[in-house]
Amino acid sequence: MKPAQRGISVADQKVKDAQEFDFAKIQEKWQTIWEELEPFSTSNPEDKRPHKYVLDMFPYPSGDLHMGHAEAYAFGDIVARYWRLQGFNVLHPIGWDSFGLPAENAAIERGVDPRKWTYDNIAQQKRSMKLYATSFDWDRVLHTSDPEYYKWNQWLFLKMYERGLAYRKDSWVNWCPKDQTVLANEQVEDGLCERCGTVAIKKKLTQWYFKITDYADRLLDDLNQLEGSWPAKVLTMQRNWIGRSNGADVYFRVEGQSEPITVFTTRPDTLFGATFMVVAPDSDLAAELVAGADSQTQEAFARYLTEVQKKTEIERQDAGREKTGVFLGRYAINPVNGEKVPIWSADYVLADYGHGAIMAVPAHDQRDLDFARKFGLPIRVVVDTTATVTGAITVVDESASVDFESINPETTGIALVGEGRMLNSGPLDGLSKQNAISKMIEILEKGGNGKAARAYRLRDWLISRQRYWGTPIPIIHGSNGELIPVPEDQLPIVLPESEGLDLTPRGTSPLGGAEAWVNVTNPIDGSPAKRDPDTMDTFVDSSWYFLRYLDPNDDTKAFDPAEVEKWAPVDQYVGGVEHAILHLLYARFITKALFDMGYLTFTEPFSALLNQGMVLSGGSKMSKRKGGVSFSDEVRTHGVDAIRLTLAFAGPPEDAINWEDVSPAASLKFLARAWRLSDDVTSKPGALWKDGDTSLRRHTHRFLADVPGLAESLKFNVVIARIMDLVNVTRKAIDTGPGGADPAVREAVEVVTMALSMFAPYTAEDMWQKLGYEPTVALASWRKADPTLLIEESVVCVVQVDGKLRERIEVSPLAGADALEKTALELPGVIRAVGDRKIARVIVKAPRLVNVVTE
RNA sequence: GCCCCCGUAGCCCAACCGGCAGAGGCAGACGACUUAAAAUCGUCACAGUGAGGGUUCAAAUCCCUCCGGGGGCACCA
Repeated sequence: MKPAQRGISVADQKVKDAQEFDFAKIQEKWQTIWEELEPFSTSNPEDKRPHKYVLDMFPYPSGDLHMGHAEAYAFGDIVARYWRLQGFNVLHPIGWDSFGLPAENAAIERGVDPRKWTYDNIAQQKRSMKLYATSFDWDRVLHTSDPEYYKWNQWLFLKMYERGLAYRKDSWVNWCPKDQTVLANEQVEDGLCERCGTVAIKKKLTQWYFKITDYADRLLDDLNQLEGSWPAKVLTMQRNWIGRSNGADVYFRVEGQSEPITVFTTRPDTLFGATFMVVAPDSDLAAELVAGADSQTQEAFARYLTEVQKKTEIERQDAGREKTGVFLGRYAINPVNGEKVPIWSADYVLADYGHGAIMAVPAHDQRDLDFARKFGLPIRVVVDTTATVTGAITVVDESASVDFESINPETTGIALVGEGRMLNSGPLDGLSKQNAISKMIEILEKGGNGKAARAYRLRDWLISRQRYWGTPIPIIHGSNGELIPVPEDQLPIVLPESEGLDLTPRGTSPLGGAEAWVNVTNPIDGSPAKRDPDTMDTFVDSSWYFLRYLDPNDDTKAFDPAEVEKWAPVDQYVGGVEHAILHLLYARFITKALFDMGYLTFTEPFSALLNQGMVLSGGSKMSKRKGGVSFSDEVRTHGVDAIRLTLAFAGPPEDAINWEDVSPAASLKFLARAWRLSDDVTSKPGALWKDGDTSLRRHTHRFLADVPGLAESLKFNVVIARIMDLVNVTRKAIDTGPGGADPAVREAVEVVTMALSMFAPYTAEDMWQKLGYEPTVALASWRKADPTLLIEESVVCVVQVDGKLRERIEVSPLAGADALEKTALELPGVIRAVGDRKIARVIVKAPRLVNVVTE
């Protein structure tokens, strides 16, 4: 609190303000009333209103809410309140994504029980949300860390396991040395653990995976359905992440071995230019091949493999780095020309993409060229990129004869990756790239040497975590290593108490140390067995939570088909762009899997998505720590409504907000100004609007007609601008127009109040009451615009000569084109501007514009 | 390196299917009220749309090139 500049006058002022618009008092008053009324409950089965499902991404309960939450929840709440005004029964639930590392780390650092830490934070956030006037249905709250919730996580796991979508494999995984747990591919950003920023390393471990790659095509293709309803950016990111490439698989026989090697290539047209082969050093294939080589080669390979495995993901991904590799002493046979090509192993080939092996075409691939030049391997050009080819075999342009030596990859070091005419390629000679690809696939398929194929960047979703605070995996390991799913009727497998457990990250799950918990009997034969000690990635929890809200208290099933039919999919989803891939991809995947299992009738969970922009202060994310303003401070000084209004008014919702650019004080001032209008309405409810001032009514009804379109296209900033405009016009009508007793003034103020209730619920409730209505304005009905009031009395018609503005005339909105043209041509300004030039034509867009075009 | 989005008053932002560049706000100037100030009410000013070219009767809007900002992908065959 700032010290009073001039003691007495400031104190006086405070008293005066308090009598006028005291937001704190209004907040307190309405919170109590809302608690009693529960206006946002959706549990009445008799409710006949149509449905909407508006969902905010649920928060992780670390500490109190911050400005980022405030922004997202403001937008979700505006949408929910908008649809309620439009007569919909709106499901707008909230819950907590309450499993996860921070709770566990707090436990380790401060000795707090993760449960207590989590649920205390939830209680705090819940209080803040209620103060923040979010219109959530508080009867549907869920916490993913409740056994009542994670029981169904375990159920989901079992369903995935039944369908072969959950499986274990021994593989190289991303490992965070700090958190001492594995990470999914999606959780490694630029080689760093996305949670703590530690450099991730690779470990070979047996882990549980969800087979998301089975859904790669559908996850990619169904994005087309979301075009226009999801941010283009998110669609692009998901497409990139899935990374589908079309090409071919080619089978290479290996000398002295019966099993052929399969390689994936996007350029089967260049097969005649393949002069060596490369396999990933950390692949099984490399190990098999080198096993058949001499001991010197084996030693060299072993040394190389060790070296490669020491590298972090960051080092490996450095594209500029020098190529390394070893010859494996083995040869493969190129199936189209019978040539013997040496097999090398190098770490620029990845074990888990395609088949972990490539055909190297150094003349036409930069990576292969770099490798060939370093190790002296042959380079053969098979595409003449100086020639242009169109159609099947027609060479169109050979005149652009560039001197071949000037572009020879062997000397320039630049691979010829462009289009061109095939050469040195037998049956492909003369063809264009596209035709050569098709032809080669045909040849391969005919000869049984390959087939058209696709490869994906997407990898299966690693879901095991070696941590305590998560959902136990419902699998029992028998003494012979057999995997036994826990019978459904034994769910949930409840997490043991953390007391007495060592939660310190040690690379294996702390649950392994809970003797009484982990040791069980084999449900099949009663022999001693152990529970799987790992817990699930918390993204499993959030991959289906939107279904659990439909009936969060049902302990007989995860979700009810009838409720799903009624509410789902989500009509509007709101959340941060940081989940563009992770959560949104997983939720889409699980939705499709549940669809295939027959539990759902739709394949996309979120029909529309809004990513709110970030709230920045001083160029970085707003946080109290950095000495900036905090959410709770801002709420204290300006009130909830002013903060909500400020966030929504700042600009388009997806744009970032610089706190320095906005003014919560101005928002508060505006709210007081709007609020004062309701004091100046002196007519009673039920006043006959049609007797009111027509000019003001035109404004009001134009507003009623325009706002729904603006709100539905999420242009909240424009909606607020329009409310401000209507407030200004109404103020003028009261002070210098027809006066506060005019029914049109009451009509306008009622409309302002309704519209304002989306953004500033407290202020709007208070206005509604002052207007003589019972609570709550949140359940009021949006009025339909009267079409007769939407027609202006007169409009301004612009008259141009050759595109230049010459005259403006007032005309009837119904004026016809011919009449307008005639009038326009007689205007002095037009006659002057035309002069003695001839009129070529006259363009009329009645009733707004006439353009006289001269020759 | 490749791909996507965005550049409009001093600032944040509007502008429908191409049709008068301005809805709203911040900051500013002036006026009314006041002994004065705050609050309130009112009035006003400010850009030709990042630059250049093209299409069109007409371009902030469509196309091309460049500049500036933001984001995504990048040893994925």
